[in-house]
Amino acid sequence: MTKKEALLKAAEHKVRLGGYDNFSFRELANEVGIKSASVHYHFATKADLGAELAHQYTDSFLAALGEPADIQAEGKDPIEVYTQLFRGSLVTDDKMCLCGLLGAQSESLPEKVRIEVKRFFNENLAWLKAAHAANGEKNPSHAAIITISLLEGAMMISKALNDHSHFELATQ
Amino acid sequence: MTKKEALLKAAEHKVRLGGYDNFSFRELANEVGIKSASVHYHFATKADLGAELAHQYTDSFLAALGEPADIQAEGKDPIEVYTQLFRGSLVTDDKMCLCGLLGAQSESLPEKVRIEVKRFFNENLAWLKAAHAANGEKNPSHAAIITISLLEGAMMISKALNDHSHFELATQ
DNA sequence: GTCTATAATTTGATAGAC
DNA sequence: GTCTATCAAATTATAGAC
Repeated sequence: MTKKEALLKAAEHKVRLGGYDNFSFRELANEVGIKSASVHYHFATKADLGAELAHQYTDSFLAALGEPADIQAEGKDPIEVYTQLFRGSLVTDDKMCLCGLLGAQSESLPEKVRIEVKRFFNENLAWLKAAHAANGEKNPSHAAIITISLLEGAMMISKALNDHSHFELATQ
Repeated sequence: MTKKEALLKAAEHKVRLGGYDNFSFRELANEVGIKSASVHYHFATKADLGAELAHQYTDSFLAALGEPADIQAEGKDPIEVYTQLFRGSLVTDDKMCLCGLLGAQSESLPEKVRIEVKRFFNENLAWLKAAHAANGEKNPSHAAIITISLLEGAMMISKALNDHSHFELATQ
């Protein structure tokens, strides 16, 4: 893992616990074993780091999903696969969705970060729309917004109450 | 409005836009017309201010709701009333739910703030459970977590995408 | 209740050496 | 790529006068 990758990983950890203000260049540098000033070699500003973090998070998330059509071809329900990816995020990492947290504080973010958060949700809504359409839903757009709202909301409440059973109940 | 009330109002505004780290004693003081040091007369620490803010927010929210039984006695659906209260929060104020934002960053909050955020969701789940039970739902606990997850999630995504129509679609 | 003054710390960022 | 050194600004908080 390169230093840059390690910095992004450390930042993701912190942001998913407490949001954009929950990391500093000094903290990331300490965890990676360099000095705060050296972080600026990899990312000119904090906003640049935040934007790249959200961008890569979105790409990784979409890559882990795969294509709805391919999932269906394997005889699985794409919506079930999508739900399981969220569940893994909450259960394995015990952390919020990065963009769920950043989306909530969207108005206070630097614009380039906000743009990447928007991209996450637009891409996810498009994926879910295609998945619900493939499932034969009459109104796939409607089903898509309900699916992602329910998952993000249940995740947030599970973190707030420190009890994952709320996520399980909401998605059962 | 007392100075203390004005400070809480200013803090609520800022927290609902960007979370717990999105206000400082200096900013609040400026908006209210006093000095930063004077804020400490009203609130010993920032955590005390945050906890009192979340506590009063919860009380106001529950007071605005009323009792499910009373709402039903007026011939209205309590879940519809609950949804409208959320909608007003998003449309009138154009802001996230205070505890939705704080809940997402729960892990990084001072404990006394986290406790108040937990109280918000426990009280809301209890209210929704009673409301769904009054509506004759077979599984009111299940319906309660789904209702609040959907509303908080749809609110977050509407803010992230800066488009309230997502909330409308999710709640229609 | 509010003020001035100030302490102690953290923050994002830059300049320039190696 | 990473370092030292440094900066300007912001932050929470306290002491003590009025």
